[in-house]
Amino acid sequence: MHDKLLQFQQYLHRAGLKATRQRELIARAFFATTTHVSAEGLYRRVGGRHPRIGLVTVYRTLKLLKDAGLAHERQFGDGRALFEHASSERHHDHIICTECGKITEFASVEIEALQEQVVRRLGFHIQYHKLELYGRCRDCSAAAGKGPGVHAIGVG
Amino acid sequence: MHDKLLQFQQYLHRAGLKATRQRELIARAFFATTTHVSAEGLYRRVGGRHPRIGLVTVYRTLKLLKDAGLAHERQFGDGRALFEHASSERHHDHIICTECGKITEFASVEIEALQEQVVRRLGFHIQYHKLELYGRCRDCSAAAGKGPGVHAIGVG
DNA sequence: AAGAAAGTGAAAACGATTATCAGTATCGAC
DNA sequence: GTCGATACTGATAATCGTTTTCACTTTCTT
Repeated sequence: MHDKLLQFQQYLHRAGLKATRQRELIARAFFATTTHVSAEGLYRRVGGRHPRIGLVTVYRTLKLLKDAGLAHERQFGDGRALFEHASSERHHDHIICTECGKITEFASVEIEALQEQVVRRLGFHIQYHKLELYGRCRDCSAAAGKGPGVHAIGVG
Repeated sequence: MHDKLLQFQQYLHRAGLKATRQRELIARAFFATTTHVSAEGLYRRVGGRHPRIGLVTVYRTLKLLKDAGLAHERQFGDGRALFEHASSERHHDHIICTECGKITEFASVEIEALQEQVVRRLGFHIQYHKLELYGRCRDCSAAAGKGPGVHAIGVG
């Protein structure tokens, strides 16, 4: 975790940017997260400890973290971006629970291989992809899945 | 195509809503599209013929078309929604060209089967999914793919 | 034809994100 | 350490796509 902070600071230095107190606090807060955070969410986390940091600075720092290769930005169709650590983990996709919103990561070599096939067949040269599965997680299935078929779940 | 218009009007009637001139024009324009349209795009198509229709009404009518089961709304991560016919076509996914923006549809039973497996393994009960592949289409590959490795393509 | 109820468009409101700008902090040079 | 160029900050305003509000108009049932 201090590794990453150091990497970030090295990146800033390399790019001729400054290592400010705000950036450090925001980066720390980001590296301390375990799941996906929105800018707003990170803002709240930081704000709790240090009320003087503005949401704008959080956005700017998240952009820097992306530039530094330490964060990935994800769009899950709900209109706001979520950020996750880029670090060591390799490519993965996501399963999102339509009830509790929990996001689970997974990777499947087979799926990716098939994608490659399909894409090649259509003459495309693939650059990246985005696979999102939506459904009820185990907990939510157990809690709500007893009654008669519930189809309208609220997430379009 | 008149089928669909009829279906839409029947839906409106069933729901106690009114079949207005604007709705008919917008629905016609929508059914006349062959690819994915944005609200703005549909607005422009309609506006060309009938300047009195507001963008707001287009949004409202698109929502009705969704409610009627005649349109699907898609989010491709660029911040705006694209709409496609829901009609006969069954489930499919999309390949988006990162250069020209062209959207190609495809379906793969194998990929979906694998998805099911993965999801089940993780205790999820799948409801729907979203798979988007991004890359250069044949035309754009041919046009631009000659030089040295180009990695920064502009679509984050 | 009449009226209740829904529909319309303009403009304002929205939520997430980005740009502007005046004041502030950082950091390399000395 | 101090100085100063330069980047950074935060408040506010602007943007963009979309939705709400509201006064007025249309539809549709009787």
